[in-house]
Amino acid sequence: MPEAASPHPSALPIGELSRRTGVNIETIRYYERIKMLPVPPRTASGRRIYGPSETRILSFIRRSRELGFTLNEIRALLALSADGGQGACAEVRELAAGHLGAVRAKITDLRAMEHALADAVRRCDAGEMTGCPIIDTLSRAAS
Amino acid sequence: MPEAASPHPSALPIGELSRRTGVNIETIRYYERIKMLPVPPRTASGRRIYGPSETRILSFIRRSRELGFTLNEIRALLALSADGGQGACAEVRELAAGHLGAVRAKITDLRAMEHALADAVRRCDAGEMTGCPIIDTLSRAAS
DNA sequence: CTAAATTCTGTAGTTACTACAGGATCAAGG
DNA sequence: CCTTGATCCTGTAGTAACTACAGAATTTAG
Repeated sequence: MPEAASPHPSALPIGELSRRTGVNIETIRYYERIKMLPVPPRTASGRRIYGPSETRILSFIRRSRELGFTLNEIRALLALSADGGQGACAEVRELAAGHLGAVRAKITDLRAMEHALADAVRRCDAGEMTGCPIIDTLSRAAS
Repeated sequence: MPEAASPHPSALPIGELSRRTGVNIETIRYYERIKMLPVPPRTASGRRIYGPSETRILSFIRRSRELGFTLNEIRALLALSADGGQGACAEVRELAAGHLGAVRAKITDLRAMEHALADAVRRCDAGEMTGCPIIDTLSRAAS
């Protein structure tokens, strides 16, 4: 017998996990430090070994971050998904619905910004040369 | 003659400036530290005294922040508005137009988030009880 | 066997603030 | 004149969510 095959079929080093999930290596270690990820086993030399479960959790975190959840919200979502009980789904729904509201509010804000900016640029293009119209816009008191 | 009137008609202490501009006192001092605001004169006892010019600059900063400009972008805008030359307005226009593009991109992103979240919540309400549909959505790979 | 790639730990930087702690000073009332 | 409460001062440290090293060890490929 030459050497033992890898002890687990789908054991990944941190670089592979990073490639598969699209999460930066430093970020993975950071997530471990702040307990977003479980502490993984290590090789004899101290390197982290990940399995499919970590891949799933990390993908979940990434997707949730893309949808704008904070790490704390994701922590709550993870706890709920681990729980899996009857009430969990309803609670998850509440978190998601609340977040949806926040997203919609942000879109409204950004649209107001969009209009103010577009307006300023338009006035600039129209050649209103009493000073700079954009500077003037920005100098006015807030909404 | 009793006492001299205030040396300048519109000299404000930091608290007044904060009230008028809606910018938090600690933030004003922070802006001074990072050179977003000029170093103001002080009273004999060391308190900052502000005039109308600082009020204008600070309002400008606040409004610009509300429109989503970063402090570095605002620094550029301030330099341009101080310059005031012919080319300045065109440069300001470029900054604003670029920022407008970024805002529009962000709105597009958020709308995608909105749809994904609304969809997840809707599926949850529809009672698709193969696990939690929201958790499932979040577990899927990113767009 | 060597050189390149990967991983490790630990620390510090980023952005834009906010939150103290521990003093000093100011304005008003008694 | 003295006290009380409001305001102000400096300086440091914390927040969110990462990113970017430095310097060492280990693994893998040729």
